[in-house]
Amino acid sequence: MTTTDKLSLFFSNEFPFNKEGLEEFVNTFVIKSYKKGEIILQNDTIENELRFLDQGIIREYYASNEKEKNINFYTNPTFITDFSSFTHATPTKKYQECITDVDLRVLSKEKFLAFTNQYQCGKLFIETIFQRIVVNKETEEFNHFVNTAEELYLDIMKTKPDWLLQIPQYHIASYLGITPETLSRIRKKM
Amino acid sequence: MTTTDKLSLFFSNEFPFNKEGLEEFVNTFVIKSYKKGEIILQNDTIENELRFLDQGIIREYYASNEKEKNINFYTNPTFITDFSSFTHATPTKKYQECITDVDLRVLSKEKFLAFTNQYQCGKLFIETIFQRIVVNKETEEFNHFVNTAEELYLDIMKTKPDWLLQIPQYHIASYLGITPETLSRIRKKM
DNA sequence: GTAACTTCTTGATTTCAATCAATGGAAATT
DNA sequence: AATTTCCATTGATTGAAATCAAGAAGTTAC
Repeated sequence: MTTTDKLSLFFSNEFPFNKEGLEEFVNTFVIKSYKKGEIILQNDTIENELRFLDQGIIREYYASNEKEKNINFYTNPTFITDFSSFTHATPTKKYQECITDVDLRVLSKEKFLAFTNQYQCGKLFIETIFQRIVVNKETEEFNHFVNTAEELYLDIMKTKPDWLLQIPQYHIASYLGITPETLSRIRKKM
Repeated sequence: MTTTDKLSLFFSNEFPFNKEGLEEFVNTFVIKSYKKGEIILQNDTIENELRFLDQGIIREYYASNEKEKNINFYTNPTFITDFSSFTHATPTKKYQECITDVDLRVLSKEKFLAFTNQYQCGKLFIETIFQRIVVNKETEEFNHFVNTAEELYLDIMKTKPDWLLQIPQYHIASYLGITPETLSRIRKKM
């Protein structure tokens, strides 16, 4: 395993900390593989590991008595941890399901805490993550306010075309807050 | 000005840091007063002060071509700063308007940064704030998914009764994502 | 290669909230 | 006190999306 794998690349692109301890950190992650359809995060459980998406597609959703609502899709290498649950040890409200076969790279909370105790950049990572989550959430919230379902779909076509190639339309529809039928009709008149 | 004012109380209740530097910090805030109806935060501007609500009620909302959507109401002493805008110096997407006459206690970013340079708890404050925002946003998001407008209204009655005493119903309706007419009908059949 | 299942599309119908419109009452202004 | 403005309610109508239903096209499994 070299320092050019996706996890290292992610850090050098997204969190260009000084390298102190980083290689050791990255190499402590272990690989977990999942089959299409598997649930990898369950409502009401507590995140006890950092989880990094190495390969595959994941949908993140809320579910409550028969109903579901997709809130995000992960198609690229990134952390998919529920950081609220992870850092506060509170039960998550989300589910995550593999839309394709998936490889994760996983690090136990215990090992992560050992790392943060030793190296400053571990704490900095968590701080930065939370700030980014806030920015993303507010951007999403605002987008859903200004745009209609049709405009949101056009925006996905522009900014996240990979979603449309690999994710079933009924999942996109749920993400947009409409039924598959209305999404089909929106697409028809475009 | 004593250490028992609302801002000090807020910190001792919500952020019980060690007291080092805190009194000096709190006393650096200056009072700003606003009249009912005044806009105190404008879309596309950058937060350059910390703003603490001392007295009065504020509504926070998005606005875009004639349309508005309320996203929160502040009725109690708390920070009303857009912390994303404040810490990243990015333009805010929100508006804030005084629903009543309002007193704020305000600290310039410059002075706040001087404080954080000197005292550890300044940084800790910002970190904690961001984590709390994430928790709140996710809770809100989940609530809006599981509950109907009627259930959300019942929840407001239970958990935020002060809202219903002091905030016009059409503002509550906007917060719930419905029209004043449908809120009126919901209330009728309760 | 056929069967079974999944996903998307299309049409017909229903339903719930928005819109339009009017009224009454409360609050604010003079 | 009278006038005006604002706000909540109620009724009638409209409209957009959900639901219901069926079929086509594509995929997967045997």
